[in-house]
Amino acid sequence: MRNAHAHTRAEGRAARGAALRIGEVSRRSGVGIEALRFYERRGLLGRPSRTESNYRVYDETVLERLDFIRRAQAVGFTLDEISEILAESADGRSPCRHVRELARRKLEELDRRLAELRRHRAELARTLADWDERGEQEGHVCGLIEHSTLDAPAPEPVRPKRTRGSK
Amino acid sequence: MRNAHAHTRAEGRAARGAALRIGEVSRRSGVGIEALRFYERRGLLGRPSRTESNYRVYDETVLERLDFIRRAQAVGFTLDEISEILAESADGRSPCRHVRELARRKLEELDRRLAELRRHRAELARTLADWDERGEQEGHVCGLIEHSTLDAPAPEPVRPKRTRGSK
DNA sequence: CTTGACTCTGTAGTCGGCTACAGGGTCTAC
DNA sequence: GTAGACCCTGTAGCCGACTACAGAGTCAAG
Repeated sequence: MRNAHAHTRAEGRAARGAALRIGEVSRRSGVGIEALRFYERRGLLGRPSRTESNYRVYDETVLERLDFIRRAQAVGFTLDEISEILAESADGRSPCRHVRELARRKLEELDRRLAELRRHRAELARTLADWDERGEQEGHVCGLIEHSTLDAPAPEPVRPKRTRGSK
Repeated sequence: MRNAHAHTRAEGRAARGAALRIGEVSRRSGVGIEALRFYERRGLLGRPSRTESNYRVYDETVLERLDFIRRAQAVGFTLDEISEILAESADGRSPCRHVRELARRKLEELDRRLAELRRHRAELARTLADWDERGEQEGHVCGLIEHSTLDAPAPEPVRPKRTRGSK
């Protein structure tokens, strides 16, 4: 009734009681099965109980937890940070202070990252404009970047530094 | 004379003529030795000539090229894109049209990325503020993300999508 | 003739967040 | 009794841009 072709044996049992198996959790949360197992390994989901045949059995609170994970990711926390937070709160300790601290640092990082991106955007836009003016001659890469206009690219080794984003 | 403790046999030969060896290129460009070899494998530097003992020998134009690479990276091109551009221009073909196209797309991508980051920043800032108001009680992760305030985190699998940046 | 700075090749590891197998077992509807 | 949907474990691969190392050769100065 919920999803047309999702009425195997699964649905009857798990309609809206408690026991969910991994596939259902995946369907309901949008998190892939492999990702769920991966989260478990990473300590983000604890160990779910098992059926006799060793299938994972979740209760519905896992959906909230996954939601939390997604939201936390969306604002830029890494899985490691998230699992730290979750571990702390599972311990009874309030992760407040810690989380707050993390969040503040994240915010700063985000600001730095934003500033950087804005700079890049500006540079790129300028290059393109610049380039619409003069023709297509000159410079073996037609002036894309190579004549000045731009600031010196700093002698540091340009490292990746991934910043997480939803999507 | 240029750098205090950089006056091994190296410097004498390469003071400001032509033949540079990899270590000097690295020092002068700020690009690590391993990175230089890596670029070569990736087709960004062509194959330099060699001494009898098989040492790479560069001439000074490599420094410009490295500069170009860095600038291109800084505005968001990947190494693959850069090597494509370089290959084209080495071929005599002007990579203009292509580069322009790439640049336009990069710009769009950058804009998307910026918008995304701004959203994240806003969310995070809101969460923090929100959270300064009410006390430290409630919600097992003290309300960090889990109660509403924020928009739904979309059911898509949150994928990395790295965007390059200098630093 | 040794020391030590430099170079070479080739392979493997890093980060983060997954995804994709391979090679099984389980369960149930037909 | 069998097809096929589901589940298990464990390992390997992916992206991007490097970095790190092992094990060897080269070269000039003391």
